[in-house]
Amino acid sequence: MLPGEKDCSKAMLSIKDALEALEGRWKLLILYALCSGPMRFSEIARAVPGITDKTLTKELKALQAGKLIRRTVYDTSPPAVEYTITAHGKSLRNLLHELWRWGLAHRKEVIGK
Amino acid sequence: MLPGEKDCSKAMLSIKDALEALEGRWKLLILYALCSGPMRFSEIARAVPGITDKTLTKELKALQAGKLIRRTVYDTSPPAVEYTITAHGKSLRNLLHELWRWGLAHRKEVIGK
DNA sequence: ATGGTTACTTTCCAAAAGGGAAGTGCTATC
DNA sequence: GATAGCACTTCCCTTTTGGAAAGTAACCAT
Repeated sequence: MLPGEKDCSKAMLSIKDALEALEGRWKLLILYALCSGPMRFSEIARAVPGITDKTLTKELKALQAGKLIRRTVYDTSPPAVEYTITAHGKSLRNLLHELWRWGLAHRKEVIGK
Repeated sequence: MLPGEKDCSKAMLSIKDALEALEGRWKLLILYALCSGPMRFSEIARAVPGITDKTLTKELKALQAGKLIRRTVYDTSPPAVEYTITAHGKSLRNLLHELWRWGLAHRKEVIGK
C-alpha cells in the first residue's frame, strides 16, 4: 500500500467484492435465467447450457448465501423447490444487460466475423 | 435444446462469451487499473492488490489474446514494457462502473454494515 | 563487488473446479 | 410392474488455478 492509492484502491476493493460474489462462469447465467421468473431446479438445469446437477447445487447454495436468490420448498410430493431472484439479485440487471451487449460486440471483434 | 428457448439462449450465449473473456478474479481489476493510463508490469503488480507475478503474466497474455490490451516494448535497458487498454477494452467502462456500484451495495447488504 | 531494478519464467505443490455416473426416496404414469 | 421425474447427494477422477520462492540476463548505482 503506497501513498496516493487510496481512492483508486477503494474502487478496486468494491470491484473485488463484486467479483468474489459473482465468481465462476455459472452464477450470472443462473441469475439471468431467473430474471424471467421463479424456476425449479430442473428448469434451471435445462435453461443453463452445460451445467451439471452437482455444480448447479453448489452454485445455488452460494447464491443463497449471497442473498441473491431465495429458496422456497413446497410440501408436496415429490417435493417442489422454487428459486426466486431477490431484489438484491435484480439489481444486477443493468450489469447483465451490459454483459450481454458486450458479449455480442466481443464475438464480432475477436471470436469471428 | 428445447423449442421456445431460442431468444433466451441467444442472450445466454452472449453472456457466456463475455464471461469467458473476463473469467477469473483478476482480468477486470487489471483493466480497471489500466483505465487510468498505460502502465508497466511492475506498476500493475502494485496496483492490483494480491496478484502474483506469475498470475499477472498469464492474465496479461489472455487479455492481449482477447484484444483488450496492447503490449509495447521499448528497447531500453533494462527493457520497459508498457500495457495500454484498447478501445475494445475501454468499452468495458460502463460494466466496470456497474460492478463498482454493485460491489458497494453488496458489501452493505451482505458482508456487513 | 554488491545489491537493486525490470520483466518475466520455472519449479513445486496444494486447493478448488468440475465432469460422469450412479444412487436415493418418493410418487405419478403407462 | 416398469419407467420416469424430482431434487438432490456421493464417489471418483482429471484439469485448472494459483501461491511461494527462486532463477535470469542485462544494466545501473554505491
